[in-house]
Amino acid sequence: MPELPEVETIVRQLAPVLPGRRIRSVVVARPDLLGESPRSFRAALRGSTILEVGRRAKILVLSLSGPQVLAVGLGMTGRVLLDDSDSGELPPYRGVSFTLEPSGILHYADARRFGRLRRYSPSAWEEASARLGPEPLGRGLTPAAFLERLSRSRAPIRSWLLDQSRVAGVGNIYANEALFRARIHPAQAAGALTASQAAQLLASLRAVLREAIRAQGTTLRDYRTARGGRGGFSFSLRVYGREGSPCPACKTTVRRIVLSNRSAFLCPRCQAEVP
DNA sequence: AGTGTATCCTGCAGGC
DNA sequence: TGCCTGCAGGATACAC
Repeated sequence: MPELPEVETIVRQLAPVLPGRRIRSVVVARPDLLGESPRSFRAALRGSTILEVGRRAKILVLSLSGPQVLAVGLGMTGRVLLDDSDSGELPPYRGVSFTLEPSGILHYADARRFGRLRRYSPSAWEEASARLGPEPLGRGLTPAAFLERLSRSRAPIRSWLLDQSRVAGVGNIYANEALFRARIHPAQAAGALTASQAAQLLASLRAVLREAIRAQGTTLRDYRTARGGRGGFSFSLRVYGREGSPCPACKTTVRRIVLSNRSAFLCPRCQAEVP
């Protein structure tokens, strides 16, 4: 999906322009995107004002008057698109649209419809958010705290990174890219990482996430920014999706393996497996 | 605790 | 060209 950098890009585009706007009407074209009936969804959101646009993990968080919270998880193919000129043009696979006052239409579109738009009370959202792990770019996640979390698990490190309750916002692209940069094999047990490997992994993870945010995310096929643009980080991927290509560091052929039923990409030379 | 499998969906690339 | 299979940025539930 849209992982942390992709959602962060959307938030940075919307946060300067949405607060203060009011939701005049809501169209639900795809009810299965909601966690409730379209009727109650519309009734609860109509007339409310957007106070703040933020992000938690891979989730776009709209704080609304009421107060209530609208949490948008984009699944694999979700798009959040702002039609700021009121063209009225509908994006492909439009699922839900919010007509705003004084202007603008905010669309949620999703080809595969794995995404969800969920409403929460502020306290219920706090509880849901508390079930997620720390933000990888947050100050609270020190190398020591990261190592401590890792030490409690015997899962392969790539699976560990994808578990949102361990560290929040990392998906398959950036998990693989961070492991390559840190020269750690994806199947290595999380709890077996040395302190130095853990520190290296955290630094690599932060670097790759920051670089991807700077590039406005990674567009492989579906991801778009809130203004319909593509993310440029696809050109900077070193191993993800590059099976059969030479490793950018040593020219060894990049390999694809399957871990927990999902692809992992690695350079077998740079990321030597530890038994 | 962790894995494999299935599920929710659609689109697309590649093989034949 | 057309059909079929496998695969895809995610999350969750289940059995083992």
